[in-house]
Amino acid sequence: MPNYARQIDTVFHALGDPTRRAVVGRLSSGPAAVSELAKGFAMALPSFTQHLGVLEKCGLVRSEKSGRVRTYYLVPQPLKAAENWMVEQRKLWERRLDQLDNYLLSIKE
Amino acid sequence: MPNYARQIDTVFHALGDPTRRAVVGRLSSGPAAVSELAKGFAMALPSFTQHLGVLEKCGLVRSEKSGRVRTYYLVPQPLKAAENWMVEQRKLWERRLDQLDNYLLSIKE
DNA sequence: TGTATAGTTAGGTATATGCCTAACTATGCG
DNA sequence: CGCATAGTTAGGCATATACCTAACTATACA
Repeated sequence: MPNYARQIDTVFHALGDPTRRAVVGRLSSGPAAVSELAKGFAMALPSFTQHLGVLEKCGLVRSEKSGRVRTYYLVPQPLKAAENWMVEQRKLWERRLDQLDNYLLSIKE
Repeated sequence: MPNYARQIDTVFHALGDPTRRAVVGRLSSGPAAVSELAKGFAMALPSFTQHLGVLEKCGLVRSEKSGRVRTYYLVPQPLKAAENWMVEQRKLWERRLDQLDNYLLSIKE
């Protein structure tokens, strides 16, 4: 399997969890610190930071630590790559339906 | 968590596996039977059908059995829903960057 | 220097996942 | 009928995941 495909795997896997999808949603509107992100999740902090680790490992986010505050921010490229994969599938599917339509039209004559 | 969000979870989870993503890719260009789909995967059939089960459970595919052949086909709606989620995130992110650009421009004056 | 705050590390548990083999059922067909 | 084919069911195993608590380190700040 090529590398970009492996990245897409890990991205989809990361997004397949409600906590992590919510974090991505939050980061879409701007960077935030760990404790700020953790607010609103009924989860122990170590569990939460594990999710952040998953997101960072797959490249969807990055973080920088300044003092004792670690700030996370979104990296759009992996999200875009996954989106592209989906768009590609849809194109194929739509083309197929067009073909089917044409076929159905042709036998109607 | 609303229901549509739970569906998106399971869809992303399903797509986070290379075998299953390949199956979706295959089905994008038309329906196929189990054994046809299983070709090219170095995996025992029960393991493979388990993947099909995951895809079917999250709504990405459906199947019908005629005689002893079960044929799978793609259901585009869940894929589209997941795609929409991503597009939405990207929009937010892009708007944020626009805001940032405007801000940077404004302080430049 | 002492205390609060932000996050990390270590270690544990329950459940889910991805795979397997063996054995089964159901259909097609000569 | 008898045999091949298509898929299903049962059960097992190793690893990964998602959570936890307790204890730690590092920074801020009075």
